[in-house]
Amino acid sequence: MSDLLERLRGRGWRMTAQRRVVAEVLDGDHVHLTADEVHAAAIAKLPEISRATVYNTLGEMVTLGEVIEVATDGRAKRYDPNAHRPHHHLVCARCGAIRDVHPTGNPLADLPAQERFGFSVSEVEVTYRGLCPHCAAA
Amino acid sequence: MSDLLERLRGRGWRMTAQRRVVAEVLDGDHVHLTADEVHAAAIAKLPEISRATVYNTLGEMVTLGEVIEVATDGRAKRYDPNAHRPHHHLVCARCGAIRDVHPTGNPLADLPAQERFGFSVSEVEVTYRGLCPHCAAA
DNA sequence: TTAAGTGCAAACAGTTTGCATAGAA
DNA sequence: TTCTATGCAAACTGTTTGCACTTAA
Repeated sequence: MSDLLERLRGRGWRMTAQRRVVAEVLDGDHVHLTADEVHAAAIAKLPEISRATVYNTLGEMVTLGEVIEVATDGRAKRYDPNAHRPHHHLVCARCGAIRDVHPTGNPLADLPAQERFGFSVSEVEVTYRGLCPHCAAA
Repeated sequence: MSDLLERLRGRGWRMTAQRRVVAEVLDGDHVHLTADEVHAAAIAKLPEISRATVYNTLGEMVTLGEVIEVATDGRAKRYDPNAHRPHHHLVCARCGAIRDVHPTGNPLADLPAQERFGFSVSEVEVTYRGLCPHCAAA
């Protein structure tokens, strides 16, 4: 637990009440909050934290490579603290729920050389779309 | 050529000068323009076309399923007219160039049942990231 | 002590919407 | 003729930035 916070500390990142709260809010598995949701949750622990600080802090965590930005097509970006275990996303087309899933093979292998258009490919991002059990039942 | 326009006509879509121009601008392979780029190109052919109309028209094409919205993490959404041949995207991490690539197997098969969290998965979206030949050389 | 982080508010980009007018069918 | 699409401008959402103040190290 609070793995994200540990990682940030370990990198000698200057720690403040605001940064600690953002890291705590964002930590965990299957966490994919928007900046605004992070802000709302952070306010519960530290009422005077500002939106700008939340945005700045999230941006820095992304730059540090400790948090991943997930563009889910919806309006706002989501932030995923699970940056060190490679994984893909399973998204509910109706309610937007997201779960982390782990690749079985090496998806890079699925792109044959003649399909690479001369690119040097280093990363693959996979999003599975469907209905979550709850929405499928409704 | 002008395949998109044909498809839209074939669906009995009410045709106007503006809609035709948007369809013409967006048509082709490896086309992934932002709404603003579509607007700029449309203005060259029809100076009085408004931004709102371009946004509305693109939105309708997406609803009709004739155009795909691509969220490339950058700021603005991109629009892809190649809606009927399933394909994935190869994105240059530096300049944002996008190419269409075609899947080799059935990527849905890569997600074992125990990883589905009860979702009924119907679609997969794959984005390969790397450097295009031009950026790799620079 | 001092460089770095914070809050505020204002600026910004991308997108959507309300309403009167124009135009396709 | 009639119903839908258009243009304009204003509203909106998500995000970034400039600047004076505060604070961790």
